[in-house]
Amino acid sequence: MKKNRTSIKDIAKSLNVSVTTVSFVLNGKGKEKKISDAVIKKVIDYTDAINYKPNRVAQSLRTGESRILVFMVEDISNYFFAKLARIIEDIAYKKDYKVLFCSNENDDARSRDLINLFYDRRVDGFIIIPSSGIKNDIEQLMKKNIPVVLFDRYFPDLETHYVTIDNGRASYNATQHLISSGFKNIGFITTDAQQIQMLDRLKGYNKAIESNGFVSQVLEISFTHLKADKGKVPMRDFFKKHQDLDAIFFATNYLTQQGLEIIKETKHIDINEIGVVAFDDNDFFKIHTPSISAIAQPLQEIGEELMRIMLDILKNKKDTTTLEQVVLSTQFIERESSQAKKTAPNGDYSLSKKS
Amino acid sequence: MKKNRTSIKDIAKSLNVSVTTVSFVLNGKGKEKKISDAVIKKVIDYTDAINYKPNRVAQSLRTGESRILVFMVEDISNYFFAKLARIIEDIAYKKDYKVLFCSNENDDARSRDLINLFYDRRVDGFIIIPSSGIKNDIEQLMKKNIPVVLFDRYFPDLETHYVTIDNGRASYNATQHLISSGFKNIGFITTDAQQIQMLDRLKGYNKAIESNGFVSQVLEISFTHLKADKGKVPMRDFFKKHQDLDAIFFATNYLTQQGLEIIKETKHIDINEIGVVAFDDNDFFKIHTPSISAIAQPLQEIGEELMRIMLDILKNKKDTTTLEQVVLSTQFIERESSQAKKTAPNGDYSLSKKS
DNA sequence: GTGAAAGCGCTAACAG
DNA sequence: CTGTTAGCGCTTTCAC
Repeated sequence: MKKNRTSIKDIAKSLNVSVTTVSFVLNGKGKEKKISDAVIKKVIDYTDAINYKPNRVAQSLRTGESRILVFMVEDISNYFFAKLARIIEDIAYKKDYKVLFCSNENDDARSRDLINLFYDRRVDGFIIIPSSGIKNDIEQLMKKNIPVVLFDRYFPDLETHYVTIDNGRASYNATQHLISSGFKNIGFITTDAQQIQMLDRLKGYNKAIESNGFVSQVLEISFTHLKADKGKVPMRDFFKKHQDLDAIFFATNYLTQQGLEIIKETKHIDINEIGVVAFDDNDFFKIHTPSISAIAQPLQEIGEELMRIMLDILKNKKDTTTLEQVVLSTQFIERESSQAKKTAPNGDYSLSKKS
Repeated sequence: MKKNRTSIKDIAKSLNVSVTTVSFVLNGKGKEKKISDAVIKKVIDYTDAINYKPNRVAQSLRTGESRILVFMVEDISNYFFAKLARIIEDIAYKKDYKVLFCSNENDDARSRDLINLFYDRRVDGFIIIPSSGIKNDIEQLMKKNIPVVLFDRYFPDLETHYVTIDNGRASYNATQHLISSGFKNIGFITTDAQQIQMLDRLKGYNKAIESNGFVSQVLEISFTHLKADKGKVPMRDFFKKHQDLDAIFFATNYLTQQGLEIIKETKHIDINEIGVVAFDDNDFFKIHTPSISAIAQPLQEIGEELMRIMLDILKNKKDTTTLEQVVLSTQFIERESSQAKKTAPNGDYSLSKKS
């Protein structure tokens, strides 16, 4: 970029002091270094006047700090991640950190590339939603003493800082809620990703189903399908095969969206008759007809916790900070889609009339 | 960060060559500088073996290039911007550029802060959706010879590169479409922002309304309201005051969302009877009941054009590149909400029965 | 109280 | 063909 921006040397020259003096003053170490008030004032006034800004790149090179954090998610255009990105961005900027967002598409190779790339840039820390195969890379980062906080999921056998939610309980409660609304044949639609958060959600569902003596009906859509935007194919088959389903639980947000699209275009399913619950809330769920019940993650809180932990590690980098593993509670937002329906889907049991 | 990463000097020492040689080879200038194949191979093999990665910060300091671009939008958690961010990210990474995303909240002070901040970091270029009062700052950047491409809106009296869409025509066509579906009392809901894209949309609407001899019914919601999340108040009032409206045209995405929420909760409005058209598409519009007709911006194309122009400027930085001002076409996606309704809202005219 | 100078890791002009 | 060296702009130790 332009060479002609004024440097600390120019300032020193103009002011007839040394660069050291200027540097000390600029870094607020004037008093500490016993620089005279007069000189301090002179420097401050001058730099203010010419609106001098130190070259951050040079600072980074010298100090080894970039004040840049990386926030790596599956897909930044996903509602949930975008909202969270915004929250993290706001907190970071207040603390004079910049945030680089990137999408790993839940792909190991891409995740690895991105991590290396940013490592080369000497970013100060990583907030990562890890794809399943990068445990090793995360471990490497930590060994190199680079702050890492995981989110949404974690590796049970790796000692990392993380923030997550009570997936199992949330899932159990939502299923239980469907059951108490009178639904008996509840399908669970999830992905085949063997990641802790999805497994926990499945467990929660199964627990509720089993403890009520019902039959578990699970569809695991492969990630390969999902990525090729073919997630709808297996879902359509599933709905066709299991016409006796009276409710559906979508395990994550993009599944809900695709599922709702399919339901809308499928003749034998009436969205007003079938029970629906979604993991992850969305602004559009309350506008949907019927409005969609959802498990809402505490976005603000998640963002705050992630940044709190990150800033903490950054501050105490010398000491081994105690491991922070935070599990936050979700909130079930009951809307129309999960309430008891007026007509019994199968006609073979009675329903409490709520809706 | 860690000091113990191997540097180019270490490599030179280990290999008994000079740093220059290593640097040339690493930068692919081996052939050009006539370094022997044997040495080239030796260097490449060694650096591969130890997985050496140059320190990008030092590179930046030296070359004055950061290979970082900034993409500044109103709000990164907004569906439209998030989608676009994703597309730009993908293109940039392929060209070995990183992208910093940030939200300016359509606020001048914040925009200014962000621009300065990134300017200090020597980012290589800016893609900006400008808030209305930062014309000056954009001008400053350009004077400093920093690549800037504007998007979504621009300053008519400032010679900048930009990518935008045919707001006026899109708006005219959508209004015309409502009219040919039999709607006669079409409200237009927009913001009070005096930005070219919003003004053009308003103009398009007015032109269609007037040329059909109808009455223009416009609600301009102040940005102050919108920011305080109070946008719904004036909208509710508007709907109450204008109960004769038979259709509504929302001028931008968050207005649509808020509007749909209000319609859903307002007794005297039946979403199945009123005509609705939205500027900006959303995945949820096709799931909505009724599905919502929308003007879709060509996201992929916009992202590609923005990056094409940016990379172009970056390449030809010495020469004054010719001004690139691209206007892309939108696509009107006709869904249920804008089709003629079975029952005439006012009962005083007949409708063609389409739906 | 202040200044000189080393050096972070890299690039590239210049010298041989 | 390869090596020496001068910076890029900043921080910080050490000396005066």
